[in-house]
Amino acid sequence: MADLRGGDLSRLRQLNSLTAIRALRETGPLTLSALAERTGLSRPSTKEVVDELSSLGWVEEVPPSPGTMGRPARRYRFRAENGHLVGVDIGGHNVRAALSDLDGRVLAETRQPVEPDAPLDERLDAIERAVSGCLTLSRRTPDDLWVLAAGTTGVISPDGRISFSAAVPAWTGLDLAGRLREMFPCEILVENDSRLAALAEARRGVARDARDVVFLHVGRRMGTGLIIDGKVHRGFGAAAGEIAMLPEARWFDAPDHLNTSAAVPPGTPPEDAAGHTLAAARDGDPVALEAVGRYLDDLAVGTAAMVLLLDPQVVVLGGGFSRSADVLLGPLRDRLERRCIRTPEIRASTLGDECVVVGAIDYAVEHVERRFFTPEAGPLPLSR
Amino acid sequence: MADLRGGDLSRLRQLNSLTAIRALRETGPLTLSALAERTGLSRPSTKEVVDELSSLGWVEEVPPSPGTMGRPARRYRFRAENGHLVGVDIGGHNVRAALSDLDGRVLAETRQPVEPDAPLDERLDAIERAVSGCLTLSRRTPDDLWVLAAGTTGVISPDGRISFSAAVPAWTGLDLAGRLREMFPCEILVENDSRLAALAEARRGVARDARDVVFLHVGRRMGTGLIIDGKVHRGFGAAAGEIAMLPEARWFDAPDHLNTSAAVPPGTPPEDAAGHTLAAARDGDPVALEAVGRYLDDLAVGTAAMVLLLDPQVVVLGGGFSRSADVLLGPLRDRLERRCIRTPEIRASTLGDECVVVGAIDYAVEHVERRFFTPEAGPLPLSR
DNA sequence: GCTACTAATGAAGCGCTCCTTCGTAAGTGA
DNA sequence: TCACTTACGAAGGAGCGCTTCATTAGTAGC
Repeated sequence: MADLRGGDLSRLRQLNSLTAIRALRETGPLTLSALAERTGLSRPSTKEVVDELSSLGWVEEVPPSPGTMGRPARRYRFRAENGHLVGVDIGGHNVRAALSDLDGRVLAETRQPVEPDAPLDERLDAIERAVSGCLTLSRRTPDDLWVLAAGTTGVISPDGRISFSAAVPAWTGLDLAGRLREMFPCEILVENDSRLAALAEARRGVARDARDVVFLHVGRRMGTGLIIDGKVHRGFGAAAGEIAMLPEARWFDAPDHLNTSAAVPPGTPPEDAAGHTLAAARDGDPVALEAVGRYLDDLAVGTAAMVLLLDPQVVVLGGGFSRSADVLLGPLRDRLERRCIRTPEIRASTLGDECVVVGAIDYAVEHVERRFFTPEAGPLPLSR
Repeated sequence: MADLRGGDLSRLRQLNSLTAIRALRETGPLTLSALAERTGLSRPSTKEVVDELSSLGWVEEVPPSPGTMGRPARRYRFRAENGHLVGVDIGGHNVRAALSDLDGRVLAETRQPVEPDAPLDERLDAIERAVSGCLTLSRRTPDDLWVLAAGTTGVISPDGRISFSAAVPAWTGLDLAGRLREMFPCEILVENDSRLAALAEARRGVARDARDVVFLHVGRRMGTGLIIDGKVHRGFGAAAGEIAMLPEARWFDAPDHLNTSAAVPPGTPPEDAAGHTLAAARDGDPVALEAVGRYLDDLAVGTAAMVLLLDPQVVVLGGGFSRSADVLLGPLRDRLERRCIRTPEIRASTLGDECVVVGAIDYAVEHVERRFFTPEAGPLPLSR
């Protein structure tokens, strides 16, 4: 349970200030009376809280909404522009970055292509270019940044090192957080990309209503992210979700069914092969359909293990193949129903390629919120 | 995140009272000064809080500890005897019950044998006898009970119905909580037995230090309980942990390797067969060792799936076979090491047969604590 | 047995935060 | 222009925690 320390009067004020901020963030601009009702405080107390937050720059008055009966009420809003966050998706072929305000609203976005086999420094350069691009686009400086959250494949230790990377072996052992800290003078977070995608779906995607979510990255590689009790689940060694490593889960080679099917025209580059099979399956090609069936047979095994073990409310299908969700969703559901006690809803991701960047931003937002609500961790930057 | 309501002065006092109670419960009797330091409050405020709690019967003065310099300080303790809790383990062959105080200290214990194929009412009678026995032994009445927590096999819906029971098909659909409510005039909780065992290990067993725990019930049936982020994980439909249902996890038939091995003397009753194999394996019998090896080969598959997916700090081996943990632990660890990225510690349960009862009590304690710390849920019974 | 020392006690006074109450102000609609 | 509605702002009061200080009840040394 929570803290073990008793509270002062000032602690109470702090609590009430945070409650007010949260209410404003969740509901948008509010009048004093509305805010008072929302927080359960009396009007005069609410006023005092708002005045204090206002003088600190956290809150700002906006014009009253016209056309109401009675004296127009003053309205206040949370100043989300008080700080800025950057999310980065460090992928094999692209580095994506997005800059947002404290509400997680994206203000600028960039993409930097990189060769899959590019050396370390080149990839780090691409990160710097992507982030700098966002800053330029939004006319901000690195000093405006509060938090930079980056997502990439592999097992990432709590201090931001990449302790294991199956996809990019050269990254194993890299102190990614350290390198990013050298680039940008703000707090740095690093997390596994599938976990960030899961977070994005749970915060602003198709799983907003769920507290227990399994995110399935289906694509040329398989990955998973778990949201348990509304929080990203990392595990003791930050290695949670690596079920693809288990041969019996039959995930590792599952994409091969799509890549090597007879529905792929000869000469197709390997990264496009699966897409051809999926497209042919959508058109009813029996050969492709059979390949998709075998793919789903394998996919269902590991997925059923996850569902039986965790009993999530929702399974979200994301990643490259989720563009063909119409071909995959129904048959996958059928296969799960045969194996599970309670089959969860299966939904297709709607965030697409932005999933990881947006998840990184949500991760940074969460980090700021944690700082808000545990002020003993130190003050937040303040621009005013 | 927590509540969205602002706080009153009285809310602050409430918070501080709860902080004081928690400190007393965690550390045992404390002097005012010690309590003040522990809670971060000033001495006078602490005094006032303690006086209030004292008048409510939550706290009591104890004789000062002698032999100290200066004026002897008054000491106070939490009155754990203020309320009583009962934990019940409804198993196939036995119904166990234990009665405890609010700190979870067991004051009385009983066991009622039942035939595995006994009809419903007979089993319910056994429950009543077991709990009444505890009350008699500890000279309490049903009115002293605050919470009764029961554990049994199967999937148990949030309202305390048994929605699925593989072990006792006749129980499927039973409104167990309802039946228990008819017997005893207190709050009733029902939960899956493996989950309660997991909780017991995490609270007072071998996994006290861990926030993420996988509990493996190894015995004639397989079961699991998950502790994630310090809390029991139930899943959306309360069906979490049922990985044994998946054929590919190779758990369902795993015990057969032990039951049907050539190391079992002919004519052994089926419930003793596995024990013979395990005992023979401990003595170095190669036939038995091979059977145990095949058992562990199967066990390791599902376990590896859980470990890869959740990356727990500890895996606890409990249930009937865990008496032979010395034969199982090492070889299981070896098999997991071959499959997992990070192999967690594997520990044998030390709570033995009491695991589920004690877990039920811990579950009831948690429930009371939740009520403590969310007083808006309603007042707790008070004896004084 | 007396005195010095130690540490806790209890009462008094202060400041902060929230509450309720009331008269006043600034709009809309007839 | 007037009645009505709704919000504003100031005043007075209560509760809670803090600091301060004289007092009290023990132990240790002579």
